[in-house]
Amino acid sequence: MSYRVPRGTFDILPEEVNIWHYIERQVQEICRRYRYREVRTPLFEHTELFVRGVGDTTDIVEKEMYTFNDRGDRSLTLRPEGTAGVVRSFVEHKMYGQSLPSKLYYFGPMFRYERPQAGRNRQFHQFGIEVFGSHDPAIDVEVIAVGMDLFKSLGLKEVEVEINSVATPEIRQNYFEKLIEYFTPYQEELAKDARERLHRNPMRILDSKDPRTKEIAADAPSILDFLDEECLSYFNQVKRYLDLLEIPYRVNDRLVRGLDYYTHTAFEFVVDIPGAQASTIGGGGRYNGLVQEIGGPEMPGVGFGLGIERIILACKAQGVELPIHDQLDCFIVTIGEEAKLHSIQLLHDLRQAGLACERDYLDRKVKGQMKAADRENARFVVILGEEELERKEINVKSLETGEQEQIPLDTVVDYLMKKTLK
RNA sequence: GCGGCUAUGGCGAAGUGGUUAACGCACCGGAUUGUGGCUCCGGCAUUCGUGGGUUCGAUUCCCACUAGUCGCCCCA
Repeated sequence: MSYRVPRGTFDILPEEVNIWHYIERQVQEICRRYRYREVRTPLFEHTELFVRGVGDTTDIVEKEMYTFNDRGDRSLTLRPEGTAGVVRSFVEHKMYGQSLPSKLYYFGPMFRYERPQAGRNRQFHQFGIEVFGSHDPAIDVEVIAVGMDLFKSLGLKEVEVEINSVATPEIRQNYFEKLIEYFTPYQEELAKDARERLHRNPMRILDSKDPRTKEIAADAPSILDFLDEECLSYFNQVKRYLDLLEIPYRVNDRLVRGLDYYTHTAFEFVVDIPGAQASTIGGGGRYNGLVQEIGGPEMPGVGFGLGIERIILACKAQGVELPIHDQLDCFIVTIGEEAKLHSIQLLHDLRQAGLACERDYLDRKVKGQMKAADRENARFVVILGEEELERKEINVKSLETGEQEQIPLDTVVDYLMKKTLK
């Protein structure tokens, strides 16, 4: 075997694809009910879009982007997340001039150069939604509700919502300074990685695993104590609406997301996935400055991105059975050349009638054909040989019950339609 | 980007410094000639991730690379 998929990528094989189709259908149905419309943007964009949109100090931009120059010497990047491209599209097509709020969704592959692990790949898939043009905290809650509805429709249980307010860039900056002030006296006692994070992202120290660092962090100031009146009131309304919808949540004042553009609401969907470290299956929040940053008008936004692979992992871990339909209604077994000739027409007629049908293409003997039918899980086998052709009859056998009956050849389509309830 | 573990047929998995690399599943064929799922029989890796080294000789020892996996960082 000389060729393999590139590291961190994988084929979704036919058996798996059923699961993907099912999830995609649920996504479409939920978005229909909530009135989100799909937008399909390119898999790559100008590098600058992500640098500006995601933030040039984020890990994504600093070390995870698939960036290349095309033959025209333009710097392009495979999209590492969905929001920047959707915002670009929203601005480019001046959708802010249409009726607001503008509610969009996307579904597709994203690319990040990282060490692969369970639930983490270099090409992975996200379903995301974005709402532009509303400051109403009720829309933040609607966004969260869409996510919870998807999990519910898939039968995924025990998904927790963690929520926080990351306020505004000004307040956050002030808070970061206070955090640095708080931690600096303990600098020598902090774990090595925590010390390194002190100036880069002090909030990260808060969830360190080092025991001593934990002790120190326990009394660190909370961002929630720094919220101004407007931020606090906004946050309280979001919580109140979540209560109204009876969506359980946990306030996590240490929740900070990896992208720079968030303001006010930040949230994550978390579920325990045994065997995988990655327990976050989705995250999102409000980004009031992003549209302007990308060159549009002052326009608020809120949205989320969900990791499909992680959702599938979680479903499997919980033993959730996702329904698939690849039923084979009928397999045609033939004996002899004349019967084979006849079966070509019969096969076509059955398929035209809407039945899923198959026959042998490997010149197998009767027994081999029966085995093939059984292996493919056929509900019925019709057997056509010289004797049947002479009598203008055909044998129909149910592989489920083993019962077999002879019926007139020209009634077989109707007969099977009735038997399979098609 | 850093550290640990692993790498044998389509899949799972045993094994040894040296004549023919177990076994299970799957697959193919057969068990008096036109009928599946059970049973029985037969077939199915000139080869043990790739490259190099040690050795008279390596799939088994060493090194590098690649890939997988787990942990860290970070995230979906």
